[in-house]
Amino acid sequence: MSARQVTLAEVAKQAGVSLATASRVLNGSTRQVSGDLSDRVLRTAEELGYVPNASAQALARNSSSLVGLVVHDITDPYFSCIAAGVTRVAEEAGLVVVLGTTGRRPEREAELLSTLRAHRARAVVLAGSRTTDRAAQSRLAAEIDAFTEQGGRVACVSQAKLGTDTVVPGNRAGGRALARALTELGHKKFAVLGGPSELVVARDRLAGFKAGLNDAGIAPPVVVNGAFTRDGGYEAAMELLASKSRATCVFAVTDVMAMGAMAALRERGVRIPDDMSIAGFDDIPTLRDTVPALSTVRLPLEEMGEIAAGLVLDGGGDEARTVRVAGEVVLRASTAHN
Amino acid sequence: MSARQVTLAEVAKQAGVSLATASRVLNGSTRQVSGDLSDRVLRTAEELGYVPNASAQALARNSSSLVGLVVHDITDPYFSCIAAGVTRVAEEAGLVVVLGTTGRRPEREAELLSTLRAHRARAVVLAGSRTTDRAAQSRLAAEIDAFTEQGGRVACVSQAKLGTDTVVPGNRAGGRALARALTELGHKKFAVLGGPSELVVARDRLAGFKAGLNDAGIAPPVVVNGAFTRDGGYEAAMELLASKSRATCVFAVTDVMAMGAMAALRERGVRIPDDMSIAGFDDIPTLRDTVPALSTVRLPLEEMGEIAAGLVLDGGGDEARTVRVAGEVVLRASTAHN
DNA sequence: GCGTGGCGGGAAAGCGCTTTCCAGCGCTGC
DNA sequence: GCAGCGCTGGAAAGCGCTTTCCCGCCACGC
Repeated sequence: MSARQVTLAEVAKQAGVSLATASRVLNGSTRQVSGDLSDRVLRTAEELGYVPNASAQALARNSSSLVGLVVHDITDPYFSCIAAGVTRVAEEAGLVVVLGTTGRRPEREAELLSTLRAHRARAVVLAGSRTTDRAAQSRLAAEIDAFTEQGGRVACVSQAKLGTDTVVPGNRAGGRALARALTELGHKKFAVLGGPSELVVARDRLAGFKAGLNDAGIAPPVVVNGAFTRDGGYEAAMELLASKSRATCVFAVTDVMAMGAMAALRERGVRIPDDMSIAGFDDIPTLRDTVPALSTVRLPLEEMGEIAAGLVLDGGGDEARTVRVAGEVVLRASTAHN
Repeated sequence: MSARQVTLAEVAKQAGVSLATASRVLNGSTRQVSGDLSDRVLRTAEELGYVPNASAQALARNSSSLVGLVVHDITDPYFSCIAAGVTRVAEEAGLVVVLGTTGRRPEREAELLSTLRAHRARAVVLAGSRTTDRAAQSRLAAEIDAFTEQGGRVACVSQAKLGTDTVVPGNRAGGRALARALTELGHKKFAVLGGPSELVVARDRLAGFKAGLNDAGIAPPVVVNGAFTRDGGYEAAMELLASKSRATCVFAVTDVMAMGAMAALRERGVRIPDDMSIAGFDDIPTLRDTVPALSTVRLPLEEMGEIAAGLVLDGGGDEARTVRVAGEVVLRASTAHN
């Protein structure tokens, strides 16, 4: 086993041409190669089953065909949708995506970036949410600098990081619009299941929601914080229930959290939407089919991944670009008139 | 911008040692290096922000730190769970996972494998399902050979491919056990929402299910085939409904299909489980929280990913190993007595 | 005293490519 | 008729690392 790999040199020799010529034929260069030599090379490469050594190419060209993708948790539909968008674009561009997962540990983000830098990835999209953790942020910023310094591009999804391309969803606007829509249903008392307080995404959505309530002259909501996960939503909802809040409508800052919250409500015999309306944010596909279907703010997640990948792969200018994508309020069966 | 990357040579020079010494210090070799030299190298590496060039290392060592992961669709919870398991193990081993998606096109699998081979990935886990498509299969087999030939290891999830390590779920046994459990609920007439007929996974589950019905002396089910997706399940269910079948219980060979099917049933006013019981297969996490919760055969998906990654990374012998994981029938609210 | 080993350090030969530079050659233009 | 040009092919110099080999040094043992 372990028969050595066919090298360019072997192909060249077999075809009776120089290394340079073989290289030019097999990996499009600006230079022309005459038809018959070219044919011969192509044919022997085929016969020998030649596959170029990507590491060697990367080394010689000083650039690789790797694109990094950093997410917190690939099982979270929010991230897997974005991942699908990113991989689609990357694969179309003939690139290969390397997936890094942080498990929501802020320091992992910087570590992964460093690894990606070691691999001379040509670009990376960071889909993890920004935290307000000072230390982790500055370490990350340093890594981002080092990465771009080295010629790589980085784009962030859902977090405005200085100096990088960004696709930012209308978190604040979405939260606000949702609040308005919900107040129009007649609700007067709201609760919010917020994410960890250091997550900027969570804060923005919450801030927008509060602003929306304020627009409608409604009192600020009760806020219960929980982890950005299904279980976080479950626990936050339990806590809310225990607090004897009089809210008739609850906004979970994430669909995934809403899912956990709904489970908690059901478990406690709270009927949705009869006893309590609930809305989320993201519009992850699986929750469109649940009963009741979840009201939410739709974000074009796959498209966001595509945009991010596009930003990071199209060469781009020196200016950091920002693409805003709007969230669209979708009221479904989980919210009722009050 | 694009300040050149710090190289080992620069570190060595700055620290006043030879390239060899620097290399030995920074990338553990069998050779010893005296304490003070070692310190000096470490310190200057730190100061200069040295990060080894992974491509160069791969080239010099003739082995990379890449692990491939091939799935059909990363947004499908089935695959994203497996992916989570694989990445966890890989990252713990200090490796980097490259994610390839086939979009369910059989030929992409071979293409991706070839790309992975170009990158000299040290291993790859194939989570796509095996088809009976002759051409694609033999092309894939050739790529697998080439890959292992070159020293890489490959493991498959859920498909026994000759000569590779495999983790195979008890598809047949699971289907059979499920059939038994459902007949015990009193159902007599069954329908199956099968996957595309060329998918081996789908066929195995179906075959097991039929065997289970047979065990109980029940007539074979009506089978409607559909795509292995939510929409496939939706359409298959619609077709089933249109066929005026008298089935009181339907088995979707995949949870994801069951999800679509439930949506279809609901849309047609069929109450679950009162009018129709439904069960799936896989036990994807999101469907545990739906109403009604889906009866299914639980597969430890993340664990399967971990096992596959483990098989492929632990060196392993020459023998192809097979790890069987059992499915466990979990009856929930979507199935009722009849 | 000198030969033997063992050990830490460095020089240098690759790893498989890309790309620059040069050589040769057939043309064109004056 | 010849300088000059454009074009194709090849030799060879890297790319940044690992690893083999060799050398000098020291501690021993006889």
